[in-house]
Amino acid sequence: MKAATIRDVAERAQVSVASVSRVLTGAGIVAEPTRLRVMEAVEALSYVPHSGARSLSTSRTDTVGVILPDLFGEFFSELIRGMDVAARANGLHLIVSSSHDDASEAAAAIRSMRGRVDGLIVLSPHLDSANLAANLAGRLPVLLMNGGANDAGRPSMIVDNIGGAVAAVEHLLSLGRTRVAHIGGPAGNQEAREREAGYVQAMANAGHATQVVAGDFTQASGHVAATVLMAEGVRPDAIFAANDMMAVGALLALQEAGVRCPEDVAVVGFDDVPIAQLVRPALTTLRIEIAETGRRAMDRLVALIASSNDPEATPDTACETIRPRLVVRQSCGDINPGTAFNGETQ
Amino acid sequence: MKAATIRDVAERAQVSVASVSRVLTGAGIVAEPTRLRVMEAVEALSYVPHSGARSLSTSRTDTVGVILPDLFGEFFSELIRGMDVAARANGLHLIVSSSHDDASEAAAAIRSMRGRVDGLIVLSPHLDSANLAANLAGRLPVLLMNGGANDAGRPSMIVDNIGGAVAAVEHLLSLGRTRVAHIGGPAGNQEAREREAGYVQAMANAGHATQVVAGDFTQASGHVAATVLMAEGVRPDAIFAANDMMAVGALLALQEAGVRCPEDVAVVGFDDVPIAQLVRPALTTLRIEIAETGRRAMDRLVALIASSNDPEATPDTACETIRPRLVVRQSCGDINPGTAFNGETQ
DNA sequence: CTGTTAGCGCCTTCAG
DNA sequence: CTGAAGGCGCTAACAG
Repeated sequence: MKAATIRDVAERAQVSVASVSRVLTGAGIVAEPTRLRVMEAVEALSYVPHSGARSLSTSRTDTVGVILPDLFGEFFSELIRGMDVAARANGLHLIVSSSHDDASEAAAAIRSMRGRVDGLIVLSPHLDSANLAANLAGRLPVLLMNGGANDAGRPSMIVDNIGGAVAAVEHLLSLGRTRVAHIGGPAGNQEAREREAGYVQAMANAGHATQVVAGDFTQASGHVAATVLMAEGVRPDAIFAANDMMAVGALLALQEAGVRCPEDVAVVGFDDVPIAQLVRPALTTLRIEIAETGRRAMDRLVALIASSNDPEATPDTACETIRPRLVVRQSCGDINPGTAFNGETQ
Repeated sequence: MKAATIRDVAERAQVSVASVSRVLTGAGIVAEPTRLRVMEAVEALSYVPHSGARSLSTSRTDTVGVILPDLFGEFFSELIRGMDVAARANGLHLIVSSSHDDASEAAAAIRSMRGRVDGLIVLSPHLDSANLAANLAGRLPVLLMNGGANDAGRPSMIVDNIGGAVAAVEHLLSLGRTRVAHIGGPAGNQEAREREAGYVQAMANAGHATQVVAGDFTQASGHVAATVLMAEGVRPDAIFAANDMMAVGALLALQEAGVRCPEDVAVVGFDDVPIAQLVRPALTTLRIEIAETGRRAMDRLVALIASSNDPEATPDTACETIRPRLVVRQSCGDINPGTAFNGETQ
């Protein structure tokens, strides 16, 4: 009951394996009658080429890998969805590897991809894994999305976290808020660091004092942080959270504390995950077209792979910057509640 | 600049490829000195076995595939997350293949997995793909999660949709609601069909008339459906949606229509996706431990794979039933708002 | 304990 | 246009 091999097909079709291969790969010319005989045999045996064997001789796998730290939350889900769409559009399989807490684990994951993928997209908040990615993967095309600026000179995509954070704070200040507090992301996370830096910078520019509470990107931590902030002597009149999930947690904490949002405290998040427009008040945030970014990343990887097979291709070493866009919703005092699903310009 | 092969390592370590293989696979006995020499060479060349080649000779890939219709929404994200956890716990890679609109596409996806995976988890709402899964994959271990009862006799997991729907409706009726409307899922979806059947059955039992509006599992469709319902002459006093996303859409529609929830209209969803407890009013729903279900499914697949290699193993042909549990929250008139993140028993 | 040698299933020159 | 043969990188007997 074993799966049929190319030889079985050849035998049944009374041709050589070479001809079968030609028919199946579309390479080389085959006479119509033989082609039909082969197809018939393929059909009858419900033969499917063994991709492992094929990749061994072609040194292509038609598969790309995605290394990411976590599979939690909507951000990564959305990102993967975008990548998946682009991958399938290019006839590629997607293999994901997540939950890499530290650089060495991520490195191991990268290594284990060898022979399994034609290229890699690496999202690793671990600072030096940029090097690891490059070194360990041999000459494998790699697109970096580490959220660090150290990716320069290597194909990569980064989010303008500082610019986004500045925009968030300036918007709050323009609304007349002055005591803007920040809920930060996990220690060691480059993106979180940049968002905080942007916050500090914007507040300093305006001559306001800063107030930061640590979080870890989870909704629970946002809840705790906001609760702490509401217990302060001088209560902030706005909260800028380093990501949406924490902002949502904060929103709920405010509600529980009987603090009105946006009247008493305005809230701004970061990412614009799908849930941001579903909570009430709907969350003002910095939109990253997450799925679109994933799609774009995959497209670039595909291009990288293509050019790695083409000797005379100019190597892509661009570090593309994603600029988040401020989306004002109720949590910031927007009058219009926004419809639930399609009332916004995409 | 090509990646090192086992021969390069053997050469550098002054041993045969067999010894290198032994060291790396851990099989067979190797003298310590040789082992060290090999390790040194591996290190120096930063050698990593080529998984394609390995799988060709071992006929194992250490990879499992997941076929699913869609990557949209929290349900599948959560499910995949659970599977990923279990997969990595078993040292397996995960390859996902989504967006299969019809049975033939799903079948193609399954076929393209040959030689790429050791086993498959198939979630396909297309009725007859159960057969396809079995036929096309050769003797590949497959775990079905088609949401259909036709999976009996084959390793599978299904959700007790009817039981869940009945529980939902009975709860609403016990609250004194009598005009319970239903927002159904997409036509042709087995699970949606069962949930509707459960609704109809429970209403009939209680001697109430039924009222069904079609949806397609998206939030937008729930929004539309609820809007339609609110425009009816005799407005329902409760809505049971076939999944959470539609329930959330309905919640927002009610809000926009100025209808109070739960006072005027109670709402119940299905699935308990993470967002269910974040919306306000928090959504009453039928909880499926989604990630846990994914984990469980993967564990079963792993067992299937193991027993498929063991000639004298009793084949697992169980059809496991997941029984959703009613979780009462605000949208149904629960007094306690529930804390945002950990106030519930998990 | 270690080296030699077949394949695993497929693609791809290279002759015919 | 088609068939024969080598090799992709690795593992697994089988001899030494």
